[in-house]
Amino acid sequence: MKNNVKITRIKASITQEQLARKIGVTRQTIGLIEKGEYNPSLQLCVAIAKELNKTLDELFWEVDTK
Amino acid sequence: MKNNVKITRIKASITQEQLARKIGVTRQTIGLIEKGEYNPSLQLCVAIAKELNKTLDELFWEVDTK
DNA sequence: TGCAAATGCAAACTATATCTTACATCGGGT
DNA sequence: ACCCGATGTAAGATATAGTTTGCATTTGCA
Repeated sequence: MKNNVKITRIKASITQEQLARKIGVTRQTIGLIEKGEYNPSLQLCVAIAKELNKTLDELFWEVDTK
Repeated sequence: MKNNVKITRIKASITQEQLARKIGVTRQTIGLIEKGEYNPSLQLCVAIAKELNKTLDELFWEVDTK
């Protein structure tokens, strides 16, 4: 479950905690997703994408094959 | 959690059960996702998208605002 | 160098996605 | 009218996403 969340968040100059707050999850959840250590729900993915002004595909689609 | 899975699956002329089998989930799971009655994991979304030759965005992104 | 914010990590807990089994319904074909 | 494949639905069990708390580590900055 590799993804582009970390890179995108850093480019947006916000912290894990700020992102987590806006979305309504914990900092740990964001941390684990960024590390690819788990498999978030679709709702969460959409929430993250909207907050970072990206689409699902940009953050989560075939990140490996880049 | 509205999405385009049902329409896309029907266009592909396969049944819920066939799709479920290929992905490795139950027919019920597909049924509930199509109805928007729950919130699938990212892995599942990706598996469905690949099986239907679509991307995440095509199946799950801002389906409401169409 | 040293402090403080940001991140990593881990255990125990809660919520919910998904499975299993089972039955009901619906529509098309004969 | 009947059969059968496809779908809807529901209850109980299990796996795992996400929380909470707490502490360790890293990194930027005065």
